[in-house]
Amino acid sequence: MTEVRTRFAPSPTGFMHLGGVRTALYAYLFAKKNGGKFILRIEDTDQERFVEGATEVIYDTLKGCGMDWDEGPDVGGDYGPYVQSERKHMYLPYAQELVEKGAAYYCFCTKEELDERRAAAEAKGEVFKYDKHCLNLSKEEIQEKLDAGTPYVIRLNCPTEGESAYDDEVFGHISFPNSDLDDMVLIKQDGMPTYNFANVIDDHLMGITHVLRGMEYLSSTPKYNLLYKAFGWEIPKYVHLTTVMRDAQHKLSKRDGDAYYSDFIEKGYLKEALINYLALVGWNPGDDREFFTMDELIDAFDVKRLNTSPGIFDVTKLTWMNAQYIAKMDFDAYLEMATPWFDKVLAGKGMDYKRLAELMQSRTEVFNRIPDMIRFLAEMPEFSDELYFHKKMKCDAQVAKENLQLVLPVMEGIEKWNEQNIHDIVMAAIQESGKKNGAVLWPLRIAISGQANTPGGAFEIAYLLGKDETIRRMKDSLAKLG
RNA sequence: GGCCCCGUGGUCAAGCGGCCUAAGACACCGCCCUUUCACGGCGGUAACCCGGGUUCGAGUCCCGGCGGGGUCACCA
Repeated sequence: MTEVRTRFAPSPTGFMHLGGVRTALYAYLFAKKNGGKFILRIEDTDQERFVEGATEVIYDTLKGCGMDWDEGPDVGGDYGPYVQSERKHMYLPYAQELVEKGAAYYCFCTKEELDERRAAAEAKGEVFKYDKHCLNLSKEEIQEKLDAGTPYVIRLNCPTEGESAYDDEVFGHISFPNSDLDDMVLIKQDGMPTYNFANVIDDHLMGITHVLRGMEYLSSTPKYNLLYKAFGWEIPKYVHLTTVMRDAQHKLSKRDGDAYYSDFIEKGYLKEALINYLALVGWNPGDDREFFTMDELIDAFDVKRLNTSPGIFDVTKLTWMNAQYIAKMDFDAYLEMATPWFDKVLAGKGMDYKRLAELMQSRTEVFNRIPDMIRFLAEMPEFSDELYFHKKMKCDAQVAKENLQLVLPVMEGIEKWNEQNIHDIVMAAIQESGKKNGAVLWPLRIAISGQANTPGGAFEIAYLLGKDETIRRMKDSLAKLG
């Protein structure tokens, strides 16, 4: 059996679309699962869209996620170059070979003529298809035009009758009427190959055995196969992947600002969580497992379990999964990642970040939500007395006032301001007063945090705030209660 | 519009003719734990697009309709 070789062939646009990351992931998983090679090829033939540093974005994303390629522009390989712009000169001879074989032909129709005819067809509500006009040119006529330097393109001569069919690894048997096939351009007027042509040549030359790509290629695949057949090359296996959607009607798009890998990383999603979640949109292991390391994914991956219906990218579920990953992170790693987010609102406050991180880790869903969660530590928020009301804690503004007056002197008397002391001393005072824990602790927490939900209880918050700030806030809140 | 693909709860998704009075996860709701929230535990609401077949029996097979997506470039 020949070695399995898959490839990921992105255009360097400067951004990695999540759909692309998933395609790369599946291609990587498939290759590794089968002990094969994963190849990276940069398709940068579109010089107009060239973006500085764009290939680095691709490298960084793939590497960051743990998808190491066996062959590629930077690591080399036996089938290079792996950058399409460096392969420019390779394609024309192949197209000429096809012309000699009668599978392709020169076409001298100008773009203007074609546009006109296309417009006319559309006006009549018809689908425009090239009419093979130049196929009928005699050898002499062709040579004459060639000699005269008339601009030309090379087109594939597609059959017009019968049907083309192939078996996709995920969609199964797919057939198309040949009458729908248009004689696609292989070589453009500038001598450069079209994307589709270059793709076939490159894939063959690089020994790609399995082509994993988006399902938008489902209907152009018959033309690809025609090329392989004309050359007498072996047709690779096709694994067409469903589209990742934003909702039932729309693909994930850059316009919505949530289509790129980097968007999520910047917000504070962990790449492991992103990869894990992405793997599950359109694929499942066949059992109830949901959490996978890259190695586990490789082990579990099976093309047979790829879905045929498109999946919606559910940020809510991704967020849940991200929170799970964060909760299981190594504490020091969490502290390091969280620190810049703590700094956004607490820089220079001398806050105990370690303790804060301990309290925050199990509550962090996405890192960018941290500032809003801890802003109250930097500045006392405005709040209404109604916050003191809590039925279960048997508390309201009046009770709050009484109980705050009770604990204020107790807290002022605490010498060593650490959590244990605050806890022990305040609890003892509550015990002595005969009051309910909740009736005292609930208003205490409100009085020093100004909000109903906080990452931690009254003692933790009081400790983080420090004695001076805690007392100051208690007095202010008490004053407000009149 | 032609052609192609797809159609199980709000979302992901199991199901491959009887084990389905349809799993699991997210979300949502309730309860428990708890000085709040979160975590955790327990429970609940919620689906086979519609219509015809085939069959003793259909979510599962076939046909049609409807709905959604894709594709019809000298773009990649």
